Amino acid sequence: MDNPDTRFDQMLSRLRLRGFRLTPQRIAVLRILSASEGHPGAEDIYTQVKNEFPTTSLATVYKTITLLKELNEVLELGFSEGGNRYDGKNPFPHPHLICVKCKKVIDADLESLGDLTEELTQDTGFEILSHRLDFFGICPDCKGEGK
Amino acid sequence: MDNPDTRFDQMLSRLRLRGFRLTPQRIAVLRILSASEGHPGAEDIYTQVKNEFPTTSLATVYKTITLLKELNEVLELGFSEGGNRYDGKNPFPHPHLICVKCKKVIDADLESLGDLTEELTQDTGFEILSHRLDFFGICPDCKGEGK
DNA sequence: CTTCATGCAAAACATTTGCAGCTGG
DNA sequence: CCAGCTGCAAATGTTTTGCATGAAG
Repeated sequence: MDNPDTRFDQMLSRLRLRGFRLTPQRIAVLRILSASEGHPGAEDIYTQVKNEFPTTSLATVYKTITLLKELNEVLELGFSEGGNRYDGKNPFPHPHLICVKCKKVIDADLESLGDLTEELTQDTGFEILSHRLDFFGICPDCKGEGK
Repeated sequence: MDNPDTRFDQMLSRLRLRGFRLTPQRIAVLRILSASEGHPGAEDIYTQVKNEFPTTSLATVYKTITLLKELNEVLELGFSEGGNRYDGKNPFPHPHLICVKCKKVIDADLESLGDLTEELTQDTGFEILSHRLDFFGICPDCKGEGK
């Protein structure tokens, strides 16, 4: 409907620039990460890639994700249960709303975080490099259904 | 030096009140969690408990932690790498400063979080139940040493 | 062509679970 | 006494790794 997938092109050209090979499997992972709204997990990505390239292995998905993390082209949301989730559209730290029922992950930008960071730097002497902010709750959809 | 360990007594009596058995191993885990400043991991707790009760198993440590989580007497900080960490002194969600070099975890209260929560509730329709806020950086100690 | 990526299977971890035997209340 | 806890070992789930084969550039 709107303009071409700029984020996908961006990721592609950055890999090419650094001399990484653009294999079909890799490209498929890039496309999924650059396009998906839903913060997919490794298994989700694997399932989708297999639709296009049935021989793809889960290990290759992980290897591609690892590569993209090193290049700062994907944000990893680590969880101790249920596997990690990935954001390829906006690979910089930003707040998330996570539904504890359906496990949906939604972006939620809050400008005021920068202020907190400066405040903490001054109060504690920490050199703050990054952050992670998640809110857990029940999304409108899940509040509607059932109990 | 100061008054008796109120938090430890609190945890003890809450377990007793609900009819859970106070075994030596369990009590040792409670004491460590109620007293430690450093947000220990399961393995750390296990090591410390074994000093007092050498036959203790790691499984028992995990089982005790699981019990305390269910009773909301400990806060679990889940990480995808390096194992989870636990806060028994303040089991309610609060911000942490995490040193990426020495893995130290320091508490960092910020009042303004409540405002953000309300703002998000209104903007998104999410019913927010909990949150997690961590800042990653380099602590003053680690900035001093080496590079 | 040569190097790098893939795919398989096995390894690595943190955590959980099943179960026989022990023990706190 | 006996329900609930412990300790062992095996299972689990996710992510990583080693290595031979295969394909990108």
